[in-house]
Order: sequence, then C-alpha cells, then structure tokens
Amino acid sequence: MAVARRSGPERVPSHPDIREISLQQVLEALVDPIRRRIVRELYAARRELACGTIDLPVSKSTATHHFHVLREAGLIRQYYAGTSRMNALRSEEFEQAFPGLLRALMEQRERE
Amino acid sequence: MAVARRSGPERVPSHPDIREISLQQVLEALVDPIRRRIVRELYAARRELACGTIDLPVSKSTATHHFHVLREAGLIRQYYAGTSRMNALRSEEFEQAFPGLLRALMEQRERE
DNA sequence: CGGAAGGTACGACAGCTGTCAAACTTCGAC
DNA sequence: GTCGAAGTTTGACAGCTGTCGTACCTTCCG
Repeated sequence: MAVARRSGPERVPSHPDIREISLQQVLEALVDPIRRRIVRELYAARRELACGTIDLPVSKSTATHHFHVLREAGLIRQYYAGTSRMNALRSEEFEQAFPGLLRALMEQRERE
Repeated sequence: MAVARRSGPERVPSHPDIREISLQQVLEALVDPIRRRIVRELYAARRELACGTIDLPVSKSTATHHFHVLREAGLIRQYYAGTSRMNALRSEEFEQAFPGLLRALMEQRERE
C-alpha cells in the first residue's frame, strides 16, 4: 500500500498523513536509539538537516533504513536537494496529533 | 547484580532504583501494547491492582513476563497479598526521574 | 562525457522477544 | 492435610528487525 504513482525513479518519497499514524508506530520508531538520536539532532537544530550532516555509527544502508522508519512514522519529512536528502522534523503536525509527546521525550536526558 | 538476599523462595521481587533506569529501558517497556495497557489501567485506576484484575489477551506466563519487564523498567512495584500479586504504579518516583513522560504518554488516545 | 558523491534497493543473517504449554510453588480455604 | 487459585519458571519456537555488503541510481562538477 501507499504506492505512489510510478512515473520514473520516484525520487519523491511518500509521506503518510499524520492522522493515520498510531502511537504504537511512533513508539516503535522512537524506541531505537539511533532513530532517537536523529530526531534529537533535528529537534535541537530547529531546522532541516541533510542525511550526511547527521553522522551515525552505522552503514549507509542502515541509515537509510532508519530514516525510512522515521518517515513512515510521520516524524520527518524528506526531500531531495541535489544529491543529498534533506530531513525536516514535522514538529507542528506531530504536535497536533500527539500533543506534548515529542517534547516530553526530547526533554529527557539520555545517559551516554 | 541486584541480587536480593536468598532467604528462602524469594517471594519479594527486587525493584530497581529508578535513577538507574535509562530512557531506553522505559521505551522498550512501553513499546509493547500489552504493557502499555497494563500501565494505562493502573494510571486510570489511581490505585494498586492485582494481576488477576487486569485481564489480558495472553496466557498467564506471558502476563508474568510483561509484569516482570514493567518492574525492571521501574514502572511498577509488586508485592504479594496472599496468593495474588499486587501492582502499583511508581508514579511519583517515575515523575522525578522522567518528568512529564508518563503523563504525556498516557494522555495520548490509542486507536482501538 | 566520465567520475565521484550521496543515497536507495535488495538479499541475507543473527539476535532479540513475545508467545505458549507444562510443571512447579505458595497461600488460603475447607 | 488436601485441594484449588494465582503466579512463576523453564524451555522451545516463530517472527520481527537492525545490521551489513553489494549493486544500482541520480545529480553535480570538471
């Protein structure tokens, strides 16, 4: 499902409507430390970041996987800028759908 | 670690100090819908509940497992009252360690 | 054009974990 | 004492998912 029309190589990823996302999906996304790290960086930066600028202790393909999960969970929006992919936190929308949740999570200090 | 002194069959489970618990552990506990359901019931009830009074769509052994995970994550406190086991949400302590988190999670409506 | 940079897609694989049944333990009631 | 109720323990198993390498695709730049 969520098949975007095939009109070539499909460089525009599909983003779910946030209202279709369950708390379950959000928690599954955020339970992974690497994904939480990504969201934390976006949250702290308060702006969009290219995949490349967020350095992660995993391979490129794994990173792609994590971004995909975050996108499917409605947490980020992705689009291309040249060869690099930009990531934007969907803060306002997410706040509407899950009031207070992102903030409560981000405010927690993580033990390093 | 966290070995309670062995003085018989050990009916008193050990409870971790909440300060030793990581956000990771909490999220891992709360990502499971059944465990979230347990916590929700305790949160709504605002009092302790016996395992038996929380009916869950899983076998007894699986239920035991879930309670165990919640206990290890510092979310509940357990003790025996006769043959039944009581469960209490560790609300205040948890609030101190993870301010705003439990509430933010519990306030979210879950799609049934 | 040709190459390099930045990502994606696809298998494959290992480890985790939620699940159950069966056997056992403890406590209360009769 | 014996029986049942309530949970626990153990072992087994299946499914999920985070991980990687490799091959591939776009886009930019010289």
